Amino acid sequence: MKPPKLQAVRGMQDLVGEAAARFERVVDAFREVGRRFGFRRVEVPVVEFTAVFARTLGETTDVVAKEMYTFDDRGGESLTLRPEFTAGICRAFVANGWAQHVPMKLMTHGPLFRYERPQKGRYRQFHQVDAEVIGAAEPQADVELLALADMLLAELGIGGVTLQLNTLGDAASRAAWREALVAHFAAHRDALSDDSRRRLETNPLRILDSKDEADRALVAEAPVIDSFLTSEAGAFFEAVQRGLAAAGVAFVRAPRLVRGFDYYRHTAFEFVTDRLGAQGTVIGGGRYDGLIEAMGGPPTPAVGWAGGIERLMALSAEPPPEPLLAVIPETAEAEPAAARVALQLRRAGIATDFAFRGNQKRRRELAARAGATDLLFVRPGEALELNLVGDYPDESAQRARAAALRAALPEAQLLVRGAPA
RNA sequence: GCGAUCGUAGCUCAAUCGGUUAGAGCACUGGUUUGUGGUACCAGGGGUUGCGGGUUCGAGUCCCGUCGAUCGCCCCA
Repeated sequence: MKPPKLQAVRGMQDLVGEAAARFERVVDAFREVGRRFGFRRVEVPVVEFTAVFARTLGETTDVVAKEMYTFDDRGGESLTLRPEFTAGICRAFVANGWAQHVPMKLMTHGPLFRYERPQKGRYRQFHQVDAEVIGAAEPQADVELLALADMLLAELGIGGVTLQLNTLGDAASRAAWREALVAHFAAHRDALSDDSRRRLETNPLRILDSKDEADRALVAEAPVIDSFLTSEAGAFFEAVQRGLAAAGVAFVRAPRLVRGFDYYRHTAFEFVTDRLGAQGTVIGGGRYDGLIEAMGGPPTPAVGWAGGIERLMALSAEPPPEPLLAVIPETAEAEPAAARVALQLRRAGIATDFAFRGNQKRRRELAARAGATDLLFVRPGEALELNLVGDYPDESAQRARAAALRAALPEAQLLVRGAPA
């Protein structure tokens, strides 16, 4: 029935109306909280040379091994659609010498691509909001970033999400821990699931969040990072936790939390929920102090996180209705006057709906469907009649709205109905 | 890549045990009515039941294949 060519590519979606509005709301809230914290917008390409991701994320991570959208361009260069933000931002940082601007507080959002089977809260083209602090080694940078994420969730009315916090230690701590984990799991190799036996070779830390029953029993006995932390790493983690407490950001210690990419050091965290099926992570991130140096830049400490816009959309509360005024000509003769009034309102900054066609009755229907909170009727040679029909919280809100509209139409005669005088 | 479930109008769905011409709401189009808080009335257009094959007197319904979707595994935002 539908020609196959007109179908969207698997895992990529078209959004209008309610869904598009929710998407926009997440981005708006993100921009707003970012502004409060002094983050600046950064724009980086959607496509990078494949090596940018392959080298920085870790060759054995699943994203690199099997999930990248990689292709050769006409010059034979291997390019990849970005599967995450951090690698591209760091590449830009090194390539452009942004070290001179350090510390940088950067924010961005946009599409990412991962070749996976789509399911709830998970798409091949998905979108993230992303915040990074580059060039700050202080634990307060971690704290501020977490407070930003916490505020974003609050702004969107998202509850039931908990911040799970862990440290992966510095390079020495992490290496020692990893070695101990390999030894522990290798000793119980026979009891491990097939998947985890494979992980033992490729990415042993990932065994820690296996969903397999038998694995979980072994994971419960596995060594914890704490005994391997250097004193510096331990002190840093302490400082982050104290800072969060002082900032009033609630968290739980998750001693077995690890992250998917190889570049994380020290702080690692996820905001998780049980409301998204198998995909519990809404926002995830951590510190990646060695990454920029490893890419060939100057030694530069950094922290960051990314949040899935589709997941935030799914969790966010119903957005409050925006005020919208519909201008409705009573008759065909009133049409030019009504168009003038609509334009005047728009110049004054009032969101105004003005239907392209239809009689008065039809336009009332269209206005209702457009979500109009107010109707303004225009008749030739008579006063404009304003009808406040939306659900206003109280009378003072209605009065304020009426006053704002009167101010937008200073020389017009306005008859207000449906509102207290 | 693997598994489970599901594909009927633009959307959401109905159709008894396999049985006559596949229905309804919303949306759309035309008209009637109406001085005003999404809600009146009449009519109309719109379907090879995802696609291909099979079983049967007869398939939207059963079987096989295929494509797609959803959810899960893996992994992650």
